[in-house]
Amino acid sequence: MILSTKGRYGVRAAFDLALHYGEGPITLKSISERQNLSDPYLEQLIAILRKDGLVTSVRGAQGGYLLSRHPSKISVGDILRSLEGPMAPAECVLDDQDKECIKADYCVTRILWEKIMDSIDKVIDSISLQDMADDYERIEKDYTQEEGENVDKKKSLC
Amino acid sequence: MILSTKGRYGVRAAFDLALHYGEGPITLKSISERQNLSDPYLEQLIAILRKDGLVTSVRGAQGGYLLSRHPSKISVGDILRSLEGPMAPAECVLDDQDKECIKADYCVTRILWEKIMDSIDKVIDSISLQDMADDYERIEKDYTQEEGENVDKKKSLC
DNA sequence: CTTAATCCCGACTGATTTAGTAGGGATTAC
DNA sequence: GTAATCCCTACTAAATCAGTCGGGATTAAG
Repeated sequence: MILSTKGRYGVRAAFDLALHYGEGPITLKSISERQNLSDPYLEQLIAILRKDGLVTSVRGAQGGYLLSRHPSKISVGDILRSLEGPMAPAECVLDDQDKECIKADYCVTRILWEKIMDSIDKVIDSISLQDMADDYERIEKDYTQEEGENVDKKKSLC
Repeated sequence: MILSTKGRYGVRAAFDLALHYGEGPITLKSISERQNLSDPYLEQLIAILRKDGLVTSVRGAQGGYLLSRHPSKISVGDILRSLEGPMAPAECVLDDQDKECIKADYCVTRILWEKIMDSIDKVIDSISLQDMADDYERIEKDYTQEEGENVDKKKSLC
């Protein structure tokens, strides 16, 4: 049940934008460098976020991307659902008449999928990009300073 | 983020076994008929559950499958993790040194994935097959009696 | 002892999704 | 005018999904 890179990279990109919120347009290239992502690929992901109104773009030289709202008003859930679709474990819990289960609202399995979806939504909607940025300021910065260049090559970022 | 059919069908099969717990070996064929699943495919899924010790088999004529423990002692999480692997949104939260994130335990993104995984685990581990069977006895049976043959062909089971 | 009902196992496959790459077009600050 | 950007479409290799297929092993029942 691993999320695809879309959702994972997308969260990292959005988190990066949150860290630089208020600094004007951030270029795709700087995001992909800091986050270690292929930039043509990241471009596609940001395009989705833009279509969903989570990110705004400024074209031309000195252009770049910005979060369209304050980071405290954008949740990780907004980003994940935009890129991955609804966090439904099964199609039957989607708001789509055709995808509805034959047994409709008295289906035990459906109740299960709904409980799972609700619990995922609850967590991801309760965490904003601002929360992540705050956590970063609190814990991550200290470490990165004292860290040398001796990173284990087998390991990657998440 | 839709679960694969493995997990979804597997839960239905396990639920079916829970409903017939105590009735001796249940044949694959009867499960696949009741649950409307292809039986060679279901066979593969049950093989996984068997290898993970959740289901026991009895070979030969009059054989079939049984839950290896009382339905109240098997959670939906046991079934799902057996078939789908750990409910981790990213590899870095797995207990595997090599898959660990470079930034290890001070990575903000990792904390996020962990929170999501924990919340999924909490729900799926809190629901046992017995719980599902009980729900079924309570709500589903009433409906199926009064229901006619007029099912919407576009819809399926979940 | 034969037979039918079962489970058991590995190989194969078409369709879809994933995780990108490639290449060029449009826009704008300088 | 030009360099730095974002914007868009098309392509692709590899992996995964969702099965199918065919035969082998085991055992209860007659």
